[in-house]
Amino acid sequence: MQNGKEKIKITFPDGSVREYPRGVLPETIAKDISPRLAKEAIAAKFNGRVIELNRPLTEDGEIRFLTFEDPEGREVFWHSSAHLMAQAIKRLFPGAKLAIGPPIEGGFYYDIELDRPLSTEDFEKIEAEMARIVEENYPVVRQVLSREKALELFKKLHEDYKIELINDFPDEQEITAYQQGEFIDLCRGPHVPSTGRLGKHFKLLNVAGAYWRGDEHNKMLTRIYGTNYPKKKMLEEHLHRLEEAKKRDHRKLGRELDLYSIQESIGNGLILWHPRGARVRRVMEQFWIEEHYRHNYELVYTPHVAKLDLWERSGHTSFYRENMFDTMVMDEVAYQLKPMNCPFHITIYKTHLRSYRDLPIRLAELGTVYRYERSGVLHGLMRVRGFTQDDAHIFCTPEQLTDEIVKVLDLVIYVLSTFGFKEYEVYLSTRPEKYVGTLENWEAATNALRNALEVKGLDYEIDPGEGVFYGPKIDIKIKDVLGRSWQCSTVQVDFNLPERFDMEYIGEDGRPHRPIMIHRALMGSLERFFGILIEHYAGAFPLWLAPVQVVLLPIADRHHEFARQVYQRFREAGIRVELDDRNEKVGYKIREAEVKKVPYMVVIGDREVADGKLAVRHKGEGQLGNLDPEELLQRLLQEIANKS
RNA sequence: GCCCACGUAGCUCAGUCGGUAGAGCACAUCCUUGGUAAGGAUGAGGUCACCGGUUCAAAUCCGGUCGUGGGCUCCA
Repeated sequence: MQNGKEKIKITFPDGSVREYPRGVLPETIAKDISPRLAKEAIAAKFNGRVIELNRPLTEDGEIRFLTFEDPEGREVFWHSSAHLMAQAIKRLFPGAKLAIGPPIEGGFYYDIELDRPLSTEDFEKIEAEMARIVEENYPVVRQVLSREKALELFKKLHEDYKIELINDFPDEQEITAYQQGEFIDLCRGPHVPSTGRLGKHFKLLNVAGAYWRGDEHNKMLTRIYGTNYPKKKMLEEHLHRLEEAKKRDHRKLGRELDLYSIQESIGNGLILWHPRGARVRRVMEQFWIEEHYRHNYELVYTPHVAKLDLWERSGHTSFYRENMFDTMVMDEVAYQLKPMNCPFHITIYKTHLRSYRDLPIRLAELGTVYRYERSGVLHGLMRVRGFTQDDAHIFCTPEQLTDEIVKVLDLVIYVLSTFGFKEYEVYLSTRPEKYVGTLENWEAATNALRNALEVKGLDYEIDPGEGVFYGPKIDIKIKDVLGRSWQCSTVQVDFNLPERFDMEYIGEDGRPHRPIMIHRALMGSLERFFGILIEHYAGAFPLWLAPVQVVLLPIADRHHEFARQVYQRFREAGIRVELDDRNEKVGYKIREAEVKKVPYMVVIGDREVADGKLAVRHKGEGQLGNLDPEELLQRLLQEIANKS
C-alpha cells in the first residue's frame, strides 16, 4: 500500500513539501512545524480557502496558517467570539433568538431578539458566562446539514431568523452549522477549534438597536458589540484607542476650544461657527479660493433658494425629494431651499452661447446647501442639515475629459495633503443597474476616470455598480491619525444634467454639441472637513490653521505696555495674536494657553522689557529661548507660509 | 423616522425612600504684581429641557413633545 491513497502532499508557503496521512488535521501539521505556531494559529488557509484547524485534509494542497496577525485570522477569531457571546446570552436568556453575528472592524457583534432591553449592567453577567464557556473549552464542531435537517433543527430551537436565512439560501448552497457544547448555530464558519482558544481578553462594548436585515420595516433587534484579543495588552490598547478617539471627539473639543456650537433654539443639524472656529474656516476658505484661481477656476456666488421649477427640471424633485426641505410658496410661486449648487452653475453656463474654444469652463463655489437628514443620523459637524460644499462643475468636451479629471485629482491631492492627509483610499464606482445615458458614454467616462487614475499612479479599487445613476465617479477617502477613513473628495461624471438642461457648445464643425459635466468636491463639506481636522489634530491645529497662533503673557502690569506694542505689531503683520493681560500668575496663563492648544506662548517680564526680547515657548517644543520680536515674527510668517 | 439610554448652573457632574437644589471648574468683585500647566477671599448663577398628569407635596413617579448619545446589512 503506497501513497496516493494513504498520504497527501502538503506544500508550505516557503515552498517545502511534506507528506502526511490522508485525513490529517491542520492543527497536527501546525504542531509538527512548531509548538508556537500551533498555539498561535487560529485557522488555516488551504488551497485558497479558509478552514478550521480541526477539519481533516483529504487532498494535496498548499497550506498557510492564519494567526491573529492575518486579517482573515482575526475575522475567524472575532466570528468565533460572536458565537461565544451568543452562547452565553442563550444561557442567560433562554428565549433569545439569534439573527446574525459577524466579525467587524475591531471586533464583532450579534443581533439578537430579546424579550427585554439589555443594559450595560447585563454585560458583566454575560462576560462571566463567556469566561465560563472558555474555561469549559468545548470543541467547535462543524456539521454539514441537509436543508430538511437544518430546518428541522432550527425549528426545534425556535430560531426563526435562522429559518428565514435557510429558506433564502440558493439551492446549491452547502448548509453548515457549528456546535460548541449545548450551543449550535447556523454558520458558514470557519471557527477556532475550541472555545478555550478564545481566551479571556474580551469585552462587550455597547448595545444598540438594529433592524433585521437593516430594513426599518422589520423588527428591531438588539445588537451587542464586543471585542476580543488574544493578549491582554492588545485589548488594553484597543480600549485605549477608543478612549483616545473619545478625547478627540470634535463635539467635545468644539465646545472646549469654543469653535462652534449647535443650539436647540437654532435647530438641529445647523451649525453656529464661533469666532475661533470661524477663523479656521476663513483660513480654509482663503486657501481654497487662492488655489482655485491659481488652477484656472472661476468663482461664483448663487442664491440659497430658487424656484421649484429649476429643481423639477434638474430632476431633484423626483430623485432627491426626501432629502429636500419643504417647498415654500411666495406670491403663488413655489421656491425651494437648495440642496445642490449644480443647476445654478449650469444656468450661468447657459447665459451665453459657448464655443468649443471656451471649454473647459470651471465654475467653483463655496455653496451652502440645505438637506433634510433624518434626525437620528445627525452627528456633530459630520452629518448636518446645512453645510457648505467646496463645489465645482467643469463643463468640457469629451476629448478634454481625461485631462480635466487628472487636473482635478492633482488639486485634490494637493489640497488634502496640505491639510495633513497623506494617505488615501481611492474607489472607482461603475455603472449601476439603474442608469441614464448611453452605454458608449458610460464606457468613455469610466475609461476617462480610470485613465486619469492610471496617469496619477493612484492605487484604487473598483466598486462595481456603485456609481450614481447619472455617471461613474471616483471617491477618495482620507485616513486620519487614528487610521480611520473619511470620505471627502468625489469626482463624478454627469451625462444627465447637460441633457436635462439642453446644454450645448458650438464645435469646430459649427454644429451644437453636448458638453460633459464633472461635479467635484475636494473637502466635501467645510463643516465635516473641519470636524475631521479637529479630530485629526486633536484640536492642536498646525500654525497656519490655528485660531490663535500666539498668545502674549505679560507677568505684571508694568509689562503690559511693551506687550501691547508687540501685540499691535503682530496683529498688523497678520498674525492671529491674543494678549492675556488678566490679573493672573504666568503659570496660570500658560496652563490655559496649553489647554486651549495655542502653538506659541510669549512670556514678557522685566528681562524682556529691559532688552526688548520675547521669551518664547512652543506648545510642543517647550521653551525656545529669547528672541527679538522681529525674529519671532519672521519665524512665524515662514512657518505659516509653509503650512506645516 | 425607528430601538435603547440620557437631559440638574456656561462646562463636568452629585442629589438616598417624593418633602421645594449642591460641588468643582468657568464668571464677577476685592486682595495679591507673581518667571513657564491652576495664589487667596467673597459673590453672583438654576421655572431641575418643555408640556400635561398622579399626589397635601414632583428634579424624583406616569404620559407626551423637543433635544442629545449609541446604532439601524461590514448579510449565517
